[in-house]
Amino acid sequence: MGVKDSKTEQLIKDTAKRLFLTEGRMLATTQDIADAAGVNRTLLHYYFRSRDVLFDLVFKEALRELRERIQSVMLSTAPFREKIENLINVFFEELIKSPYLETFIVLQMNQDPGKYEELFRTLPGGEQKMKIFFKEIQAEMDKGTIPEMKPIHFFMNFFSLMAYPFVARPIYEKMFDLNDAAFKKLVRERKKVILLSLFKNHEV
Amino acid sequence: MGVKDSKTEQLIKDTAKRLFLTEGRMLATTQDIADAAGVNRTLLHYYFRSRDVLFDLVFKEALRELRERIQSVMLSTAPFREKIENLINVFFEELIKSPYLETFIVLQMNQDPGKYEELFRTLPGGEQKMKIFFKEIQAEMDKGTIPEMKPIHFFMNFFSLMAYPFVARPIYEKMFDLNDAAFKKLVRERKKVILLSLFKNHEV
DNA sequence: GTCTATAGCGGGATAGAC
DNA sequence: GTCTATCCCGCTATAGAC
Repeated sequence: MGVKDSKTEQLIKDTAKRLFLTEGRMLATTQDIADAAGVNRTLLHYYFRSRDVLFDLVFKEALRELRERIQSVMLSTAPFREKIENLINVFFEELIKSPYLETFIVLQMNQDPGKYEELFRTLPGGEQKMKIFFKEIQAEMDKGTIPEMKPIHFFMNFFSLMAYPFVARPIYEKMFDLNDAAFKKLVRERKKVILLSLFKNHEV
Repeated sequence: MGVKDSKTEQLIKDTAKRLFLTEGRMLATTQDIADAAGVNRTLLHYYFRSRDVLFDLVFKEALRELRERIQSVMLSTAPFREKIENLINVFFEELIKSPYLETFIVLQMNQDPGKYEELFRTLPGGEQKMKIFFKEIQAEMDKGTIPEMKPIHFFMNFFSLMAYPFVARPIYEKMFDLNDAAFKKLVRERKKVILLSLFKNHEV
């Protein structure tokens, strides 16, 4: 493969990524993608064999990146509260880059939960890592900085507070008559709000 | 229309509802629905003209019911904390009946935000009603029972904590190796957890 | 590596017999 | 009101020329 080849291949992949993850056009056809990339539709098949393969590729790549960034923060040695702040920053950063990634994940997993299970199933050694994070959560409860609950509930709370506004974005936009700028402003504010809501010490 | 007619019509609608909302088969074809109902596929067109019409009918009905139940609690005269408890109960009751309703809403709104806007846009007089609820939230902050934030953030927090676990269900099931019973148990526990997380007085 | 042409299928929808 | 037969379209995918 020469330089020119891989350039076209990359162009198609990037375009697909943009349509799927940034613009939320999850049902974009091969023709849509080819048009947006300005190439002949057959090239999509030439490089990726089928729409499914391209689709999975984009999805898995984005998901792997998000997971790795989150995991690396989750397993860092930072103090608990700082770790939570870092997780919020990473999550929001990724979700602002790919506003539809979260919706995309939810959709895919609901459509065919078996297909991507290896992406979520605890990795070798991962279970141990999750336990370490859960132990940290428990330690915070013992210190009294967060309310008493099973660590898994704290975990669910955390991700619910971060992720839901992104998947429910169009609903909130209608409900409260928000434009793009207003929504983004809310999202920025939420970084503090989430901290405020997770910790018992209600000061920021 | 005789009795027999409307019986078939109802059967098709109920089956579609079951596939779409209970089993999460949101991409079920007209053939799938007809097969599941045990009727000829043409009857679906006979009664509902097109798949789209049937689809919208099911979606709008379910959504209207959920919205009405939530609104009636939200605007009741119950004390704030009791009102929140009632909202949690109503929401969970509906979501356990139709586990995919929330995912369905999110998906539809992301797919085509304009199509269903009248279902979310503030109704005539609705804006006023929302303002009343927001005033109640503000009053609670003044009393010091919930942390200080814009009411809209409290609102988002509340619905995030309730709704996200339902849309992310397949993810959590993989991630923590949960079976159906284990997930349902977690959801039941969350009623208390959500209360615990919303209010400053961290006792239940 | 890129194009044109075409095959093939799955799905929605309708006509018309019963 | 219910069925069979058929049409039509959009989309994926591939063969084969350049």
